[in-house]
Amino acid sequence: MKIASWNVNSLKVRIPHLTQWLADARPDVVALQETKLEDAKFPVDELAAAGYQAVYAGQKTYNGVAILARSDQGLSFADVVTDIPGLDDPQRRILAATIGSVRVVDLYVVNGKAVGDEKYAYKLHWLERVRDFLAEEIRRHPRLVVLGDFNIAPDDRDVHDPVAWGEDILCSPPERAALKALTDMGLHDSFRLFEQAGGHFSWWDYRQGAFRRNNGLRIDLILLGDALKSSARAATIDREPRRWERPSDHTPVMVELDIE
DNA sequence: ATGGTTGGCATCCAA
Repeated sequence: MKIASWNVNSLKVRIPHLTQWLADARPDVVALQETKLEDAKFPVDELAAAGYQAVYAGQKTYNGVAILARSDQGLSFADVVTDIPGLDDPQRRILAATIGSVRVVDLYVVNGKAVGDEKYAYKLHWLERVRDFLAEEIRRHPRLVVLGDFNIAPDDRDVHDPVAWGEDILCSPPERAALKALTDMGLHDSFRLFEQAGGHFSWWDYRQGAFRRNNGLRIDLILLGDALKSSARAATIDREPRRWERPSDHTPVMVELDIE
């Protein structure tokens, strides 16, 4: 089973890229972030034509998450959750579904703008609530995959210039501690099961030729619960779509699991 | 220190 994550930065604009990439990579499950679409405008028909069914939780202009599953695998979505229980939040940033034998939680983590900003406080609070939610999810569903745009670079290997970034947004110790609280629950960064070197990134700013110079961050992650860790066969970052014309600023990440 | 690029939507906010 191949499971992928991609922040598409507007699904409306990126549908040609997404359908091309689905045809190339043929993932079984794909978590999307920043769809920026109301549910009524979700491109159900285009994705069905590409061979994928979808669940989605969107809003106008901002945020928005979706999970796709290959139609020909006989997979269906069960126990869909679009909100953290008890958290009244209009921002569409979380979507969970059971697909086959795997529980999938798609996250579009708050960016936070800058350390000390009110959005930063919201980010840390949101991550606390996500941690509590995931503690319950992993208890109910040991075969748990938590993936998405985490807007946190786990450590300095995941930052092109750690001195310049320092303890700024996406790299600050409280953000990294919030991510570590998730990995400490037995949610393993799949990429680091296979690669220890730095310099592998999933996001590059649109400005200043950042992609060409590989000035990026690795902030798109696929975390695997203990019960799935030994099933992992590969974890990859596909830089190809970032080279295409009018790309998302993020590129897809994928894990291959040795399960049906 | 500042600004640069993109998307959505309306000429500003978010990333």
